[in-house]
Amino acid sequence: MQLEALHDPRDDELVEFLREHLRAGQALVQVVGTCEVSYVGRAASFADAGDLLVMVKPDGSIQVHRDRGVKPVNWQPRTDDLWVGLDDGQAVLVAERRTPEETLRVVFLEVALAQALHLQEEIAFVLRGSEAQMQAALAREPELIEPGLTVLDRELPTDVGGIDLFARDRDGRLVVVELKRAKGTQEAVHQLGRYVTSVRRFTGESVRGILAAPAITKPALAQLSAAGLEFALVTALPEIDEGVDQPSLF
Amino acid sequence: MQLEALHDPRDDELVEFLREHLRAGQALVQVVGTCEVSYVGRAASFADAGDLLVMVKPDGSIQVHRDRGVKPVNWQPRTDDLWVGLDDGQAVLVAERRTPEETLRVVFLEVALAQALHLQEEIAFVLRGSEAQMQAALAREPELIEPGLTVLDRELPTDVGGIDLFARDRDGRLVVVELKRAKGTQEAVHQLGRYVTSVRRFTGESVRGILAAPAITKPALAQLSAAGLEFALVTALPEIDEGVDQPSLF
DNA sequence: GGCTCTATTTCGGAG
DNA sequence: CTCCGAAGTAGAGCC
Repeated sequence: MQLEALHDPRDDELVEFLREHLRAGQALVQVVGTCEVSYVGRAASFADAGDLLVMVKPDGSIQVHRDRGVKPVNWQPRTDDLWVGLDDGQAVLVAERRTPEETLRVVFLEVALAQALHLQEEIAFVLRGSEAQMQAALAREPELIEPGLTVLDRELPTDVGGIDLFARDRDGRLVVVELKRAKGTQEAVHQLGRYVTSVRRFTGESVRGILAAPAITKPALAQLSAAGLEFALVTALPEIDEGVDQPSLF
Repeated sequence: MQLEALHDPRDDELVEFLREHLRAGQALVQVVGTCEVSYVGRAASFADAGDLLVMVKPDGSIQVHRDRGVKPVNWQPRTDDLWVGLDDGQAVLVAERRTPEETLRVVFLEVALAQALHLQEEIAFVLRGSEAQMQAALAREPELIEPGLTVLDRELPTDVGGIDLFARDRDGRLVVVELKRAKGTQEAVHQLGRYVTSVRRFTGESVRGILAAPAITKPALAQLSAAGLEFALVTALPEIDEGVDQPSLF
């Protein structure tokens, strides 16, 4: 972990500092001060002079933060070309990107701080409770959806998209299961409806549709019933039962 | 613009620094160093020891950044309870939130820098090219979608969601227009299809459906045609024509 | 508060 | 590369 900082730099000092640390592509660089920011690309935006924090990461991603909100006021997820220089006596940062073609431009009017940080130790990150994990868990234990359910397939492709879980119930009827890691919405019900219709047409069999989620909105539930579909309560973050319900190895 | 910084602080110094600057709720606080981060709430995650930048804004939003990507590796959009203290000799930050119930916990293992910034001047921000603006523009000039179109309504609610633009064509047929500020996808086609079906059932009239977007994916176009729906090319960011086509005042 | 929808969505994965 | 869909989506607007 190294860091270098520059306080109240002159414009030319700032330019030199930025060039040095951005060139290498190793440092996370921040600039804090009064800036003007403009963006042209997928949309266009302009931010008048104001106090901002500009962060440029070693991978070329840029974000411009104001003093509230988790979302930057301006950003660029990736940069193909980074330019720093003096324009009309002001330090300017221009970040360009192809595909999509877009440009972010920051004019530094009065800078209080510029600093370069090196975050070296990469972090190992694990997430639990994604829809993919939920799907794996339910494929392993379809009983959690309904007793007697047998999973035939996961991510089964149809003409209208992939079915999360395709199964057969205790009575031998085909079942389409749509999973949501959060609250089930009308959108999810429509999705499920499309799959059910598609499978019905393809197989000619009678097909059940189940929306499996930890919760469901009221309108979605109404629509679900109206369409003759069903809801199953499943949790995205099941308690980690320390083998309590697991069959013993002996 | 004021700022205060603390280099290589001891754990107790860090705690004091954080308490002082977070308490006031005026400063944007950053901590850079080796941390462990865990989150439990809508999902659960754990990040092993690694170099991170933690940013707490005056509004209580928190984001934990690694050295790549525009998205934080962990975050909290809002915080109802912020706690800083020593746990087992380590400086710890705990951010809790109700609705949804979630907790972000950062353990500071080895801190290189803690700093507090005051971004005072609020920024004035304007964006051009949003879907809302596109909708307003097309409501004003429906000719851009199709000659002879008359807009009846915007954001017209149906049982399956709001119709962006509801109109009548030169032949008196009802038209449902679905807008996308970017490339039209299969999802947009499904959405349009639902609206058309709903309006057809509700009015008993024959109804056209138009997906208006600056582009469309190939599969979406195929699906659109198959469903008897149409595509209209409109731009989210029209060139600013300096009155060239405007009728003169005289 | 619940619900819906947009977003310069970002990000990752599959074809 | 395109296309699709999930996301701890965030955030705004409406009811």
